[in-house]
Amino acid sequence: MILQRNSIMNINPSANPLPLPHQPAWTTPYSTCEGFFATQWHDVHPQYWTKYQVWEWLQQLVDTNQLDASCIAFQEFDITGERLCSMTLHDFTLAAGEVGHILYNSVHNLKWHGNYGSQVLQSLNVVIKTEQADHSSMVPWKDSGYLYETCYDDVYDSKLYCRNNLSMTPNQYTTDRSEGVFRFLKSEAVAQLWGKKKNNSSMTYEKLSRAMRYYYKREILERVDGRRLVYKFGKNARGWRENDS
DNA sequence: CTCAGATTTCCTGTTT
DNA sequence: GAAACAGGAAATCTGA
Repeated sequence: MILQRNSIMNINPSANPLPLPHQPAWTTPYSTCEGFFATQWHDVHPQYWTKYQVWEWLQQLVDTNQLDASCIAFQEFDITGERLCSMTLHDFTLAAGEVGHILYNSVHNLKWHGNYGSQVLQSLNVVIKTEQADHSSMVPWKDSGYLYETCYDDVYDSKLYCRNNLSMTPNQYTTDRSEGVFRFLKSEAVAQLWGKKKNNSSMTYEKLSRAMRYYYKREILERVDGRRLVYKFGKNARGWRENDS
């Protein structure tokens, strides 16, 4: 298993394939002009969120509330904030099952009671804990990550494969992500994607994780102790940084 | 074909 | 108890 790029995976069967090979390594599917680097979702009224900011919001909501990601149809949230704000409780329930009301309430609170930039956790319906109230003590993997449903294409870039099926850390984008920390949200789904790439339908997360553990010795990955499904690229990993060519 | 390295498979035991 | 983690051992794959 070598983490490298050369091909592409379409993360959403209903969407256009991601625009590689013109896209630089590990870039967001949404350009900076859409606000990815300029502003974070909690600084903007949800009506004006980009698709990426919708994802950021969803990721953090899942993490902070420890929602069951497996019941959320993430492709249903490949939408802008305008569309998100127009969704009814019924829409959310269809898209996210029993956690739909949590998503709905979050959007509702942000729409009507949002105090962008300061009251984020309250608007997320978070049960406030010391760790969450104190951003300075937030551990990197805790915040959020990219959340996608499993979907396939014939070929895919393993860098994008990782990016789109692992969790990176948008809220601390410039620190943790730049350090190569990532987390699996759906371990078995990632394993199935890996098996798909290797034409091995019997791949499991147990096997995938064994291969990944061999990477520790080669320093392609570094251990991240005490954090389940969290990995970090090591000094011998190539091609995962934004500015890698 | 051979070989070495990478990956997969299976396993036991431990940790969360 | 389930899921994840750790790592040994052997089998299998792959490319030079």
